[in-house]
This record gives sequence, C-alpha cells and structure tokens, in this order.
Amino acid sequence: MAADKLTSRSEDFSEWYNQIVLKADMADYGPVRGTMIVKPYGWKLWENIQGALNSRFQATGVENAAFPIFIPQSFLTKEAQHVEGFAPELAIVTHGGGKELAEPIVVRPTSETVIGDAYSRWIQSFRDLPVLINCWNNVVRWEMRTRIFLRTMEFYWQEGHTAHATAAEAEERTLMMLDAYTDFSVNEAAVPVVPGLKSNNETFPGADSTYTIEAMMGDGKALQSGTSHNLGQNFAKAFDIKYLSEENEREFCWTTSWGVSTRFIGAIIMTHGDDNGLIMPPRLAPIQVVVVSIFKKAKEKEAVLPVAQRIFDELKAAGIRVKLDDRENMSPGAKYYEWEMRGVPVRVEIGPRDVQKESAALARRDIPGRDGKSFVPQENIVAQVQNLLDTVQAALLKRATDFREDNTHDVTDYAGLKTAVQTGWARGWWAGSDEDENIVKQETKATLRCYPIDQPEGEGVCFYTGKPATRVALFGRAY
RNA sequence: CGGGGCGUAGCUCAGCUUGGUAGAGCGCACGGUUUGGGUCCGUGAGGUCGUCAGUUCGAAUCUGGCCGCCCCGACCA
Repeated sequence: MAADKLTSRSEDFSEWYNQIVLKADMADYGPVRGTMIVKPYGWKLWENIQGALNSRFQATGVENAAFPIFIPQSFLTKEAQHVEGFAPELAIVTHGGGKELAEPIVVRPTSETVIGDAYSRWIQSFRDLPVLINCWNNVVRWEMRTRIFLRTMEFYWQEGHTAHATAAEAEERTLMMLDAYTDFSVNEAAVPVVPGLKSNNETFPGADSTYTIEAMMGDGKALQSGTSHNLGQNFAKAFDIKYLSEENEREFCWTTSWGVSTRFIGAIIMTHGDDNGLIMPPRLAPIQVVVVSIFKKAKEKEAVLPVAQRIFDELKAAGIRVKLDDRENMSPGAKYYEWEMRGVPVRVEIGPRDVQKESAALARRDIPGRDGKSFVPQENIVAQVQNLLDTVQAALLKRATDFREDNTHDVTDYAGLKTAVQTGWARGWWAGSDEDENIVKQETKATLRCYPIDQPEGEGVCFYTGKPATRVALFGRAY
C-alpha cells in the first residue's frame, strides 16, 4: 500500500519542502503563528552543525558566551541605520510582574547593541583587544510571512561579535569568518556556496559592508546561508566602545558580527532532498547508518538479530552514528521508505541470506532503489561503510555543484538576465546604481545576491547600463 | 498589511447545498498472519464538529462577530 506520498519537487517545490520537514520528523509548528518546534531529529542535526562551526570558531580564538534576551528599548535606537532596519520587526515587552514597565524591553532581534554596551565597559586598553566572542542563542523578529526553518519569528543561530584595534584587523576577521562558513558549508554540509560581498541595498543595517555565502536550492532560487558583517566604527561610536592606544590616544574600536542560523537546515533540505525525502550529508547526519534486520520466523530472527547487533556494535565502536532497526511487525520495505524519508545516508540490511553467506546489503541514500544497493562481505564492514559515507558525501557535493553550474548563466544583456533567473542565477558585469538594482528587482523578482569574491580578470561592460564595469555580480530569485 | 483558502478523531479529509442519533482512510492498542521495497484479517480505543452569539422544537449544517492556521504578494537570517 502506498502510504501518503510526498509531493514531488517538480510538482510543487514549496509544498514538497513543507511536507519533508514534517514527515522527516525534523520539526513541527508551534502554537503561535510563525514559531516552530524543533524535534529531536532536527535538533541533533543542529547540534552537529554547532559542533562543526564551534571547532572552526575556536581554531581562530573565538570563545562562547551568553548575553541577555532582553534589551532596553533605548539601546536599539542608538545606531541610526540599525533602528531603521529592525524597528518594524521588534517584539516588545511592555508589562512585567503585572505592572507596566517604565521603559519597554525589546526581545533581541540580534545582539549588537547589548554586546556593544558590554564591550564599552570591558574594553579599556589596546591590550584588551581583540575581543572574540560567539553566542549560541535564539532571537525574535516579527516576520510577516514565515516558513519553517527558512523564516520563523523565533529562530536559533550563532552570532559572533568581535572588537579590534584597526580597520584592517576587523576586515580580516570579517573575511576569516566568511571563509570559515564557506569551509563548513562545502566540506561538512556538502552545500556549495558562493562567498561574496552584498550590495549597498542588501547590507546589514549598521554595517559598513556585509559578506554572504549564497547557495542555490533545488528549484534554482538563492538562499543566503550565512553572513559576516564588517561594522566599521558604527556601533563603537553608538555605544562608545573605545580603547587607549599604545600612543596613549583614545580610539574607537572596529567591530564585526557574523551569523549562521537554523535556516541552514532549510538549505540542507532544499539542496540535497529528492522525491523520496530528505538526504542528510553524512558528516552532519544525526544518524549516519541504519542497520535493518530482516527475518520471518522465530528461527530466522534468532539467527539474524545477533549478526545485526554485532555489525551495529562494530560500527558504533568505530565512532559512526548508527541505529539498529529491529522493529517487528514492520516489513522491510516500510522501514526502507521511512529511513529514506528521514535521509539516512547509508543503510545496512541483514537478512537470513546474509547470515548464511556472511554478507550484507549496503544501500546508499543518494541513489535510491536497486541501483544504489551493493552486496558485500561482512568482513571489514566498518571500513566499507566508512568508505561509502565518504563516497556519498562527495557525490552530494558534486551533484549540488553541477546543478548550480548548470543553472548559472553568464549574461551580457538584460534579456539574458530575465531568462536566466527563470530557472537559476545570472552572472554578469554590473555597474548599475542602487536604483537600477531596485528596478531589476521589481521587474524580474531577482536580487543582486552578491559580488563574488572570486572575480574574473580585467573589466567589462555592464549588462544593464552599458557602462564600463569593474566587477561581476550574481543575480537570482531568493528565499 | 493586501489577496486567497481552511478550521469536524493524532493526521488527511467526507458530511453542510436541502437542519433531525458523528463518518471514512491512515495512524494508534490488542490478537493472529506476514516480513529481501509501503503484508493481510479481525477486534478496540479515540471527537464539548475553532470560539462566542443569533435563528430554530432541534445547528457540524443557516446568519453574524471573534480567534487561529496555511498559501500567494510587499518586508526580511
């Protein structure tokens, strides 16, 4: 019996996405509009993301800390651009303990202000610099339209905040974290990204410059998957973050902030998933391998279970995140469909025939059905599974990268852009103004995703204005 | 905030036009049967029909208000 089938990606990508989040047991809707409940399977993925990012942060000297979720409303108004950018989407607490508050409290939409205030007290001398702190927390933004993981009113993320003595050091840190994000995304999540600089229009409120990693989803749309901001001296001036230099001069600090959110889970789903469900990249997968035992009669069960258990134990001892599915009253086929929906990258099947032949069936999630199955000896199963996990990891990255390349088109005129952004991204020389950018957005729904870090040599002609252009921009429709 | 759709069992929905004892499938529990790609049969548990008011002898059904959710646009990690 075909159980309730997943809507296909080609039929309705949005509906496919919504269903997969629920069916793969990642998350559920919260009782308040636009909020989500992250279920254990989704949270485990998030924890693995945290682990991969934390190790990269710590390698650059960043330490974790925690700041309050409540911020005095007055803080938000101190930086002009910042207040303009965030005022419309603030959740504000006006009552506490049954009484109206003297000053309303803002639920943090991001922590630049409260951290800036702390830094102004902590930093006295050039010897106190740099300050390198990261926070894993939740933030609230009163969004008009929400989508689970991609845009929820409350979401989880990390926000790193650093303070430096010089502009050069702040820029170096901004790019260093952009590199960390790129490395994480490509090598852990197998999500290929284009690192680049945001246009003026898309720059974070209060930043001098914003860098981004842009990923192409399975429907050709772009998802901003991480950002790194060079805040210049804007927040230092607003919050009076000063230090005394070696020359005994009072100087404003240069600060940065950078973040990756639970939105990244959406990126993983929409990059790798297929019509059978989710596909987890092995390096981040909550469950990397599931061992499915197959038996009919009690006698077969007696023979199969110990072998399945032994293989499970061996894989676990090797540090692989493995689960043994020994559920009875459930046919093997039903189990396969379930684990495919949940995106487990490798499945090991052990049945009576395998016990007899000392073999096992290995199935890889990225190639569904019989084509992705191989029958191997049980001997050396750990190495074979590890090998297959690596193979799947590499195959996912290659498939996503090929897809992105196939759907990114170099354009030399506006018509070319219009065609390209129907199905993917347009890349071309750009010398347009902020206003030109808005017109393109209005007419095509495509936005300037970034000026890629990786630029071609020389100069060109702007595909829109015909003016000489010094850099290439990437355009696409975005989430 | 504009446009659209929907609130009935855990989930997906039927019933509403034409008011009269609350339904199905899936899921769940139990028993049996089956198990190498979504087994089958039986038994059973489970619902103040979003909410408030109105019309009526009688409302899931008709009328109005309110609340909520989803989708599409403008805004955004």
